[in-house]
Amino acid sequence: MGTPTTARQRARAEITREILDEAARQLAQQGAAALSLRAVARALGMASSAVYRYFPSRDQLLTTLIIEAYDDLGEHAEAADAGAAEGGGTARWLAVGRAVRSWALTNPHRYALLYGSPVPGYQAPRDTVDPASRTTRVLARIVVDAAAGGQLQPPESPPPPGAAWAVVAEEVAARGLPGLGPEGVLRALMAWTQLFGMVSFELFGHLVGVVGDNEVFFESALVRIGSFVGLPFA
Amino acid sequence: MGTPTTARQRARAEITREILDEAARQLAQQGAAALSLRAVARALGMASSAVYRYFPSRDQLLTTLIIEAYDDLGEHAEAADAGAAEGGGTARWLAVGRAVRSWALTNPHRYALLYGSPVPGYQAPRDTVDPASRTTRVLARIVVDAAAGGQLQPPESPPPPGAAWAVVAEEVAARGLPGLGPEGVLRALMAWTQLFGMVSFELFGHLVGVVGDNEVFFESALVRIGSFVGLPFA
DNA sequence: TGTACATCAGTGAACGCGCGTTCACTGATGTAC
DNA sequence: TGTACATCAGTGAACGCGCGTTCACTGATGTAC
Repeated sequence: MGTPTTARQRARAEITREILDEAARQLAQQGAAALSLRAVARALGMASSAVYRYFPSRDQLLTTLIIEAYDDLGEHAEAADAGAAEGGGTARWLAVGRAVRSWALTNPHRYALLYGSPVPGYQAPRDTVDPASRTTRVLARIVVDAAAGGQLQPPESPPPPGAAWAVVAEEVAARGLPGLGPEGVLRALMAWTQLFGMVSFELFGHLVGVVGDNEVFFESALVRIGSFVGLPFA
Repeated sequence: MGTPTTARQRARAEITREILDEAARQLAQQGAAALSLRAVARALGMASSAVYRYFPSRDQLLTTLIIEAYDDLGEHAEAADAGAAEGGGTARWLAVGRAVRSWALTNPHRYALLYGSPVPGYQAPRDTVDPASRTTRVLARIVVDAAAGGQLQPPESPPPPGAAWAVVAEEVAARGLPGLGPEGVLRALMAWTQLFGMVSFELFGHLVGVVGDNEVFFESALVRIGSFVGLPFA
């Protein structure tokens, strides 16, 4: 698995890359459903059957594109997080939230591939699970760090979560949100779904005719979600 | 436009219905992308060309299905709202939230058609705008009624929204959320995106491996969103 | 360093499929007198 | 009530398309001796 050495191996790696890049380009322009092996081959000037030397099926190609999209988004989130490290949890939350949105706006079809309706007839294999959680882990770390550092404001407000939730929350906590109580876990999950919910709504056109300025809405909401989770805002 | 009288008109109405029902059935099983005029005609035992007497194109058929799906969801939301009318804003919010989720779980592909990735190559025409907002209007009314009745708790918490938001909020308020301040408008919109965000995440599989019990999560979150908007919880 | 064989990328033709849409036509239903 | 004509639902064949995938083959690259 090391660096390819022979000419054949080098060529193979390069052409695999070219296929993926061209496929990603077409996906970005027309969406996942319209992605076709033949069109990719055509654009690359090769016979459509040649693509089968690199990917055993269209679904495999799609799987690879999904994984790379998750990784790309994950990298953006991680970079934004790292860039805001010294600002503490609040700055990190804002930075990552913005990173997710701006990646989505730049890559609408790829975002839709990840967070829109599942592609019909396509079953995501195991390999996608890990890259898929990459961005989520960044968000989780922000909250966990803030809690560990004692920066998380205890939530005021409403009725404490029921016993049923406490059980669920314990599992979730064990999987990646340690050190928050049941209420903290709940709020962190809500922030997570809300972030992607807003981005999806904007991207899929549901804010059209409702909100006049998506960015102002997003920014204002982002602050409130962060505050809802317990991050301190001036 | 009145009730059909002649045999021809009656037959036409019936067969139009049959086509739509069969199309909805296929959509429910395989998703929108796989919906085919020919398959619908086949299932109905008619020539594929005959469908063109009823719908001028596949896109028109799809548009009608989208409109009917929006209306179906809207009816569910309205019924739930009406059923909880005497419970006040809090009961109404919970009832409508649950209605949206349960409709989505019962009709996953139709939900995906409305709130998932836009269908590639398909442009939603004007006719869909009004039915699309039906459920949203139900939610808006709950908050507006609560505000008008003085039941809405003034939000404690974080920094007041900026001047930029105040401008955006004013437009939104004028369009369907009168009587809430900028902060109230913001929170109502957030509740709206959050509700659909949670449902979409559950339906599209993003909670798998994260949350153990979707229903408990949803219920717990729903209470907190309602409370976030200012609805009173015991 | 040179030869013999194995590996593998790439080709081009073909298979079989299903799709949306058009068109000329038939026969039943509706309408005007 | 009866006839002549217009309307319209439904048919079946066809057009043209693009797709995923397979297969036998060619020729270049890599490997073992």
